[in-house]
Amino acid sequence: MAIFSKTCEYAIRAVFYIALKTVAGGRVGIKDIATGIDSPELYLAKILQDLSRKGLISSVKGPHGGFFIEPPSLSRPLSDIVEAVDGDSLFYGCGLGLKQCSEVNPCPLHNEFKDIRDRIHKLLNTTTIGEFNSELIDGLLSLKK
Amino acid sequence: MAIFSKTCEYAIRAVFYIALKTVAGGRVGIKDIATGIDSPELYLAKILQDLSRKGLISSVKGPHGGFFIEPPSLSRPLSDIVEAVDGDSLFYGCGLGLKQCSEVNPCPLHNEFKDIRDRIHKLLNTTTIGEFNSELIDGLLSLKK
DNA sequence: TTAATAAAAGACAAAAATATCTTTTATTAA
DNA sequence: TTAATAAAAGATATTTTTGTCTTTTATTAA
Ligand code: FES
Ligand code: FES
Repeated sequence: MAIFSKTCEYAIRAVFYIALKTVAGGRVGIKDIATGIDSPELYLAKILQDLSRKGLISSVKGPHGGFFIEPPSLSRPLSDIVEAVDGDSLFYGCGLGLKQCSEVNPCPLHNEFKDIRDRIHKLLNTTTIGEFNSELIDGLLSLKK
Repeated sequence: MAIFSKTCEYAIRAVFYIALKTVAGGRVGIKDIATGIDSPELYLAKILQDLSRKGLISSVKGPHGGFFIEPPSLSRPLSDIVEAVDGDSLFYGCGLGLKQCSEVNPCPLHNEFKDIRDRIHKLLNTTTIGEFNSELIDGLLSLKK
């Protein structure tokens, strides 16, 4: 098991890719994105439709259409994507699956797990969609399998 | 998405429960365990069969039979359970799902994620199956939903 | 206005995870 | 040795996740 669902992994990588192409000027088609992040095109299309409905990314149909990200969204945190796709159990849920994480009725891992969970939350809260654009352009970071 | 699969959550809670009952003296039946950790009995049976085959827990059939844990296994780390059930991608895999986590071709989250991942690994490596027995007996910790 | 383009939407399919049911095997106690 | 007990094993079912295919809608350029 990975930390994120496959859907969420695709979503994050795709949003990074769209951000990159947006600042490089212009819109980017689903085929281009799917190739750029090594994901199944039609599945990714569904994911992006969802993110689009939720306002995280934007799109226009027709010739020269495609996906892009509004400038303000470039500074939204990754946690917005994760929450939209995987929900918030990673941020607030009990590591051992108890109905709810609680200080008064904690599971054995509660104290240690809480710290780790908060750390994950903090990482995703303080990392923005647009912040890796230059490293991605320079090829210092990868979005491909 | 939670950190562990449901199967793994059940597995960990069940192993804690069996450890508890083992030190309290004796074997514990699947019905008792399922009730004790709030899990579907027959599904849990499958999980425990697997853990038993892998040597993490033991069992005997027949009257007064049930599950128990060999004393040496009480000091095995939780990571053994997690690895047996969910594999090791949580410990070594790329957070964004790249084929493999790499220093030379890292994903955008690599540096931060690596630390978190190592922290999870360390927690599970240094936490043993038997170490919560007294708190569980005292009711300070919970295994029930 | 028409043809081409590209995303949206809806239906469907395959695979994996989760859960249940039934039969078999091992063990114990009477 | 027999009957009762309890886990193991095997088969099946359900749900969720992941993935694909087809049709529709919006947009643009000619
Ligand atoms: S109760 Fe399990 S993490 Fe808080
Ligand atoms: S490359 Fe993604 S976590 Fe290391």
